[in-house]
Amino acid sequence: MGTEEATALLWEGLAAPKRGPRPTLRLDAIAGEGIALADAEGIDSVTMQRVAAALGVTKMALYRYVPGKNELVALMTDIAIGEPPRLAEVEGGWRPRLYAWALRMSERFWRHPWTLRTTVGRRPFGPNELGWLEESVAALDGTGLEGGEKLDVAATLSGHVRSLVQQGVARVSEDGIEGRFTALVRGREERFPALLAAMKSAETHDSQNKAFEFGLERILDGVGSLLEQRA
Amino acid sequence: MGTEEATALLWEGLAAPKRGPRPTLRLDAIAGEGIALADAEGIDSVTMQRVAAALGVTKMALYRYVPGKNELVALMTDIAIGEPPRLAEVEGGWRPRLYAWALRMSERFWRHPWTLRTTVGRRPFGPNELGWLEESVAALDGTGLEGGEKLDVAATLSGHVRSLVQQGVARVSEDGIEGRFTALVRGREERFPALLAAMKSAETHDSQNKAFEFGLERILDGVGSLLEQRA
DNA sequence: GTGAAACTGCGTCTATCGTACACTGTGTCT
DNA sequence: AGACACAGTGTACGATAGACGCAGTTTCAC
Repeated sequence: MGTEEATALLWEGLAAPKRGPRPTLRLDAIAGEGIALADAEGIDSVTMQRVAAALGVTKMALYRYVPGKNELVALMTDIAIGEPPRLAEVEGGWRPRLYAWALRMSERFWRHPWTLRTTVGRRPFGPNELGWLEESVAALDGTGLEGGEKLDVAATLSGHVRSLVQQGVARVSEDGIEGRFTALVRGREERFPALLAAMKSAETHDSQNKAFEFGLERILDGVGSLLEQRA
Repeated sequence: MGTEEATALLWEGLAAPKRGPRPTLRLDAIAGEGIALADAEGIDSVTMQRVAAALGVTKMALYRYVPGKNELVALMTDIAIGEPPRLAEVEGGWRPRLYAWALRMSERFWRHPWTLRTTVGRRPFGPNELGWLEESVAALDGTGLEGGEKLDVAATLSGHVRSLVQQGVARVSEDGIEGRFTALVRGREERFPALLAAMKSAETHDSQNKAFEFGLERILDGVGSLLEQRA
């Protein structure tokens, strides 16, 4: 499995050739077309065939730029995630910074929901994905947390963002606000009583943003109470 | 896309035929073989061909039991996740219950890491997956949280479990403790200083369980402090 | 200049995948 | 007994990722 090639492609890019015909394509154009396709029709619609067709080229031409499809998707993913925000400019210490981090991260996921799928499991990390992690860890500098703890907070935060965006995307793509989810519970009230009650009471006020922010505040509260306890 | 068929299969199972030859297979045996295959060689190795071969049958025979591969995977997923724990027996209120919930959930994901992939994005929910959600929401009964808030806490918790298991699985399947992850940061210290420092200080003490529990405690702390604040 | 070398994009081919469909055999109900 | 419903199989199709060889193009060394 070409994880080394993918890593090289993500970090070093494509070595410019010194001889031979001028390349018709550019790596970022290929990735860009793949991203556009994934945004419009989902990640499953991204095939070498279709990406190549969008660029006016045969699919085999792509293999001059990319070792294989996995590597292309990895590249698309890192580009779609984009550069991390510069949190050093955010005033107010760790909490506003982490808050801003989570907000912008969720924004990226919303813009390219398919990255939720392509960033699951073992995979090569690109510079941008690692950069986002760096920023979240750096936001905790000066709090007195140990290194491992910082990583843990970052993981928890990232998990929350992913989870809520995913849930939000699923909810939007349903028919109406309730959707299939509620339909399942209905008629089985005796089996999922707590769930039904919670959804009933949530129907009125629950917007997706509220859900996201609520969990986020809980996590940050938890970090805060640990810090106070140690001070 | 056959989401209705998948839902029917997950919730109602297979209607027993009244005429014709006896079926050679059973639905749970098919799903079980798929699960075994996914556990051993990963979800990508699960093809109709291989599942059928493991059962001593042609691949087309499976379509007498399952509408298609998506539905089979959905079924495998719900079975692999398994029945939710009965948290009502756990003493001590919402906190120990949610703690137990997270622990057992993570155990399930560890046992079948491929379910992390198959439970992403829009999909039909099975009774077990919904049952786990029910249990986590029910654990918050009596806390005074609103319905929407309960759902939010459940989502945050589930996100944490998924995130940390995923990270743990990735870490285990690396070479050694550090793995490719650290290798990337090394030689680029100027680009990821906070990350490098955190990983360095984490090298000594950080076990996967600690990471998981740390984030979990933070989330529960956050919920706790909200409850206290309202009391 | 000129030829060798390097590189491009294309056409062809293969293996594998999910699945549609027709067919034969088998068990049960009328 | 016969009709009917269902079982598993074999064959076929379209789509996929990718290997490989080829012909044309550009640049470098001489």
